[in-house]
Amino acid sequence: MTDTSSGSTSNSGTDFIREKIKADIASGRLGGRVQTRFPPEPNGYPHIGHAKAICLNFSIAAEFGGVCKLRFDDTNPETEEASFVDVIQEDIRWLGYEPDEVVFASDYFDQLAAWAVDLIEAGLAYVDDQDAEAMSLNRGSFTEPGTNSPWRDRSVEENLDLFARMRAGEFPEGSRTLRAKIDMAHENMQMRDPVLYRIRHAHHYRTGDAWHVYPTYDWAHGQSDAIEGVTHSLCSLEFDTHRQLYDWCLEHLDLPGVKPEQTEFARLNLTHTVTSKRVLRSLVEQGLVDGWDDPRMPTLRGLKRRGYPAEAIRAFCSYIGVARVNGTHEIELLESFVRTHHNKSALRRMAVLNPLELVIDDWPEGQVVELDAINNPEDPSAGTRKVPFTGRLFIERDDFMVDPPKKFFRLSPGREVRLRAGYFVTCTSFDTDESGEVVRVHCSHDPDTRGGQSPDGRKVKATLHWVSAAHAVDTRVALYGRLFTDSHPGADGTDPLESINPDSRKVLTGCKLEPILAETPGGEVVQYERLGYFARDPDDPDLWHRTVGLRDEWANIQKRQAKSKGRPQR
RNA sequence: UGGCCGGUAGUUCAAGUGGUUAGAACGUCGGACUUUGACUCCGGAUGUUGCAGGUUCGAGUCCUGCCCGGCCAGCCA
Repeated sequence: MTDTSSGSTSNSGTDFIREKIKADIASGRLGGRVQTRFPPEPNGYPHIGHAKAICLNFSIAAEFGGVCKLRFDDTNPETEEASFVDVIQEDIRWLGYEPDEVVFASDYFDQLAAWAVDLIEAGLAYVDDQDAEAMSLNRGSFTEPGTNSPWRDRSVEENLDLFARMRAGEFPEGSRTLRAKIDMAHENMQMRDPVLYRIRHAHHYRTGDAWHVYPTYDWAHGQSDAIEGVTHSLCSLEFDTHRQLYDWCLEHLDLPGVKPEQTEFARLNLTHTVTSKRVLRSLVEQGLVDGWDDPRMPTLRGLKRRGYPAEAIRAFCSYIGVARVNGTHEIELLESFVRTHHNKSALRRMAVLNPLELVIDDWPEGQVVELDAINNPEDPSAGTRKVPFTGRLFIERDDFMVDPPKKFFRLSPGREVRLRAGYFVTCTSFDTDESGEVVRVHCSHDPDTRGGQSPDGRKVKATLHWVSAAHAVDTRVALYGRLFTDSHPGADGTDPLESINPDSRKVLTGCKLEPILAETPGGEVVQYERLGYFARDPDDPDLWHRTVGLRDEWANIQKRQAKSKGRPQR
């Protein structure tokens, strides 16, 4: 089985990235050093996809005794905000990682500009007066070479002057750019004189109004890596074609130390989930969810509120490893990691979601018995608790059937079951309302089975959870289904929002909790026995979220029975 | 349309320099155990390794062609 107790295990033990690092160490290229970085743009909430990159970068640094910094890639003042900087840092720490240092690409703006001047002086960069449209037109296509800009051969002096005036804010936005002079006929489009600087008279959340030009990703990223001493710059597959430019920039600058190298890996996709900032934002803005931390959101904050442990997320990320192929993991796999984790640590409690009254007719009037119940069979040190038992209880509606089908072995007329940690009870009769719905079940009990034991060795086929009616605490419980009905939302080119599941959340009211559950702190996850893992909302003590259900064999049987019923025999 | 990267059970991943019956997990099915139809344990099933050729004693691995998918023509990252 998989080790979920640490974030550094993998199913394969190795992968192409770690292989490369080992080879680099062996060759001595790195001078014995390994350094990675997590470089988010502060323009949104981290989600499960980011978790993969975070885990990868931080765990690789840890495995190789290296360093991993958190670097905010804040080169676009139009979309970035300080608030996201805080959120991202908090979420990384929640996930379980501590950056060796928190740095900002904007800290390097001076150095980056100085290098741009070097490039100009070397005749490798020029100021282009073309607007975006003209530039696009002249870039050519996949099959046709581009056309040189009419401004491509300006003198070094003129370029220097123009760039200085761009920086000084003399020109309107979009009127000029600084471009690398590479090759407008290059087969790699990224190499057709890429833009290094664009004019933006925007307020930057950190540098304020000091700058009127901002570096592009391609100009900032590799050099930031180099400044920090990053050895392995891990990024997602779509930057593959940028690697050539990444290397070009570094090669043409006078850099100390080893040159960082970029390696690409597939980003994480999950079924029934979307990891696009754009789509996540519209979910929030259109009110389709309650916010970035809605328990249905794949954001780290959403998962946290839902009750996903950071440890399980780390184990999952480690397990899936890295690949060069874009794929989609089944969300069930993530859920299985969540179950595995909670199974070991979550306290067992009893809660009835859809209550049905059960009266024990031969129970002594008014008698209350305090029963001992095991807190966690997987962890004896978790001890026991007292649960009050009386003659009037609530059981789950699903646990009683008047006319049970085959393989249903819970309660039905004449049948005996165990009430967990309580007594064996036998159904003697039931009451219905005028519409025929069962409103109450009557039982007799066997006093010798106290604690759920069977002194005479007789067996029952089912053990039910229950809550004493007189002691029950009422609450609301939110049940969640998939946020998207499509396994691959938007994959066929449609708007992912078209496949949003209108029933992704069902809030049950009047749920009955055993009394001790009132003491569970907000944010904590317990197991409601036989039902699943549930997280108490950190802000609303009267709300519980179903993190994930238990594996449910009976549900599978029902599914199969329904299927075979709708199909001709044989 | 050109280039780059890929294509291995239902799914996601493994299979040193070509070397026995291509493995694992999740899912699924069956059984054991059980004071959770959970957990745990045991077992079964599912593959023309995208297709077609070629090299070789031997190809998932190397070569060629084709097919399919992803990415690239932002002054986003």
